[in-house]
Amino acid sequence: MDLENAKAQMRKGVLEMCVLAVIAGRETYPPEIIGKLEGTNVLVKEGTLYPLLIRLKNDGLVDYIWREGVKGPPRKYFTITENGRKFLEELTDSWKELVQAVNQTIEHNASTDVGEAFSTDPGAPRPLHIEPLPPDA
Amino acid sequence: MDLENAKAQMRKGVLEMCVLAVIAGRETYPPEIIGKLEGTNVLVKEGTLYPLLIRLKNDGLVDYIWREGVKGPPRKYFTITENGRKFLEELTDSWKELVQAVNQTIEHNASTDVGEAFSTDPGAPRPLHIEPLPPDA
DNA sequence: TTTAGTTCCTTGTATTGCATAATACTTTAT
DNA sequence: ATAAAGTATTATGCAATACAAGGAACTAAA
Repeated sequence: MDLENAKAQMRKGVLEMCVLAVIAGRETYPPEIIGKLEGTNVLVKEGTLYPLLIRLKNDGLVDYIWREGVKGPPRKYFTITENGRKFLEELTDSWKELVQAVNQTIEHNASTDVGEAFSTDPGAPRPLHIEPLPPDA
Repeated sequence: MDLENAKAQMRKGVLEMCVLAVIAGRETYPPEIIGKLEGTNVLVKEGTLYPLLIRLKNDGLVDYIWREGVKGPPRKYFTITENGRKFLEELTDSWKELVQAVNQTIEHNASTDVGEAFSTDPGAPRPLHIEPLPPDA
């Protein structure tokens, strides 16, 4: 079963927003971003994050400067831009709409109300003859 | 800017779950599925839905039978299987976890607390020298 | 019966974005 | 010098939907 795959697919669409949100919180650099997201159960790999950051940079949503740390090689510290903030707001709005829509779908259809399929719900399609055509066609 | 694109990307990961949820609600056929999802602001095209249904069928998560309607050509009515229900439960659990994680990320980083970047938060990385290396390197 | 129109289903190509994995570069420690 | 750790980069491949066009079954009207 590919539940893991499905979870990964769900993550995909929101990764950009999450990364942008983390950067919006305060200036930060890639390994720290990965750590923060891991903390909230959203896993990202380096090879996923760097290309994403480059895209955000090219779109003018984030910016970066090099800084030396107390240890190790210099780091690319990312900050969010004006446009980045605006875009993040739009993203989160869309996100909340989607969450609402999906929850509505899930909960509205959660029950096993099979009995109603052919009785109530006038607007529903009315299968007349009950049996199949050539099941192989 | 590609906000529409971003929204589409978000939809991608949850489409499978939504379609499964609709079918779980009661036996239904493709155009009706599209209508229901449109009703909750989740847009799907035929060319997207049919391949998805085939995949679900091949994975044993849904099944279908042909039925004649009062008008028009016969329809493929889809039902959810035992495995489909189990899988849907796992999907919704993952979905709820993801929503929680994302909301946490968004809200925790929502404020513009730039001032704290170099003062509080002891666990945070400490940029020591303030200025960049070769900004072009 | 032929034509047009609806409804439903199918298929192929393109695009997008992440996963995986390997690699290079910079500093620090031994 | 050499090894080790931390940081950044790149290449290849896969999964899933968007888009667009078309085909098949039925109905109704001329």
